[in-house]
Amino acid sequence: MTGSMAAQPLSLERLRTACSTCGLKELCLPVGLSGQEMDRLDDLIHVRRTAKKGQSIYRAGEPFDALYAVRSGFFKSSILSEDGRDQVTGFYMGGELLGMDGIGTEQHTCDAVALEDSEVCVIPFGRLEDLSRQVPALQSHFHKVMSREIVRDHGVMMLLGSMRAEERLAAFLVNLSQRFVARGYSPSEFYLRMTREEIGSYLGLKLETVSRVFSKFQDEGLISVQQKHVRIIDIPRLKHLVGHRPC
Amino acid sequence: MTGSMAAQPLSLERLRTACSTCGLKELCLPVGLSGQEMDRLDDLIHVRRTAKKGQSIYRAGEPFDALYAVRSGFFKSSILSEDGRDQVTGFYMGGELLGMDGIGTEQHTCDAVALEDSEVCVIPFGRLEDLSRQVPALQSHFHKVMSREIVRDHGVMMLLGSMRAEERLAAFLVNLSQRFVARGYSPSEFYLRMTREEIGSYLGLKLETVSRVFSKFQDEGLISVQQKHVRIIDIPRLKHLVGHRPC
DNA sequence: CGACCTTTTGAACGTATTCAACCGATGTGG
DNA sequence: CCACATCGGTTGAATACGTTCAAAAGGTCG
Repeated sequence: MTGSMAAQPLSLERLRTACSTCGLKELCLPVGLSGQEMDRLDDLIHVRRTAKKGQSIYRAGEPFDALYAVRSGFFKSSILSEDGRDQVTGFYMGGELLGMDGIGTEQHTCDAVALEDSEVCVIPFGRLEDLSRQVPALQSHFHKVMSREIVRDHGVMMLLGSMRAEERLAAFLVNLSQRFVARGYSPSEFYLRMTREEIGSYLGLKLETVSRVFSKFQDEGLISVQQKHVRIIDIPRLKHLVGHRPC
Repeated sequence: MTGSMAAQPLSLERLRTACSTCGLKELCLPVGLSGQEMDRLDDLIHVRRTAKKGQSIYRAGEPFDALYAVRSGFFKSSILSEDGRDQVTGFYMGGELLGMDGIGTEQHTCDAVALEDSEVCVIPFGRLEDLSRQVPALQSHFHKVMSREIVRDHGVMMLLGSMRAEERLAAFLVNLSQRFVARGYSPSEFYLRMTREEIGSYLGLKLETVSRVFSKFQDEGLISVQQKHVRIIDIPRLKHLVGHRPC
């Protein structure tokens, strides 16, 4: 143990927080940055926040001043309508960015709630804009991230607007599966962090319908499911369900 | 008539295309720019494209290299699923930006089709990124525009995920009305540029349902509608329909 | 262990869809 | 210029899908 390490406790914390040593850097904001550029990004990301299950990172109406990168855990974002119905607009896992809805009005327009004990990196937005003016690769990648959020939303619109219940749930499971693979987890076996009600809200279905479709998929040998534990048995057939009428 | 004007026919064309003289500049990309900054934006926007009714500005799969600002006319964007169903993901009118879905993959992910003879300003995206690195006000506003597109999409998700047919159409009409007002048109009387089928696709309903709800609203004295001509009689009551269960 | 939350499953119901016929508007070619 | 074909819109009746209401079982957490 060297004296220098003991004398600089902050550098340990620094290392712990740094993008350059983060396992998620291939999926997150630093994608495409050189080592030097990543160091500059590190300079603005040195605050992390934790949220226990059920707590929120931000709520609709709060002033916006930062984006949040999911470091660990799982989040949902949702909006509440006047009469109390709420709509889950997305689920977010490691490496994904929360809060881009707030840029336009400088107020958050939805709630970001942890579905399990989680941690996020705080990215002060003003400083991110400053840096992305100096680092084209960062600017470019940030634009791509926002654009992909739009494309993702279009996918959900397609799902909600023109798919039947079974297609919706199949699309949801396939999407989750792909995101887990990208993070080094099994594509075919995972724990759902969200309730049937939250899945239903996201998919425009009631929780009973979600439960029924899960049971149906299980009866048909597509998946095996008990509570939050899902194992996908036949991914190709599940994929085929998406975008194909029952015939 | 001075000699200089006759000698520089291009400057006339230039003037015609310039953001600084465009009636839509308060709604479009130049929002918040100083005169000088706007001139620099003008430097990159000097190509316009026209699309006759039914023609597209871009199609899914084509390489992305520009955004398009609607100068006149009306567009829809839509995605086609594997089995041929298509989903309208948005309608775009004067001052609104098309094509942001293409940034993420450098390919367009949907079709942008003119619903009437229309004109767009071509905004080369690489040059827009260059300029927005030099002009913070432009950078900031562009980020806001993208963010608002995300928020708009969330609104549609809410609509598709948790509203009944009547709420959806009411929300759609109120939204159109507001966008017409912002452009100096009547909030209560307008022509729909899209068919019942396109409205239905956007709202996740069949065209027959859209037609029925139009008729119901008319019977209830909320609106008067014949074909594409709509007059909103009771905007407050229409607004109240949105976000409130039938009770 | 007990209270509460989540999930499952059944039966009745309701909303939007499907299928079908008809009408009106628009546009094209003889 | 009109006849006819086509497209878009309206309306009705039967159907289907997902919802609602209800009950009970299975988990979870203090």
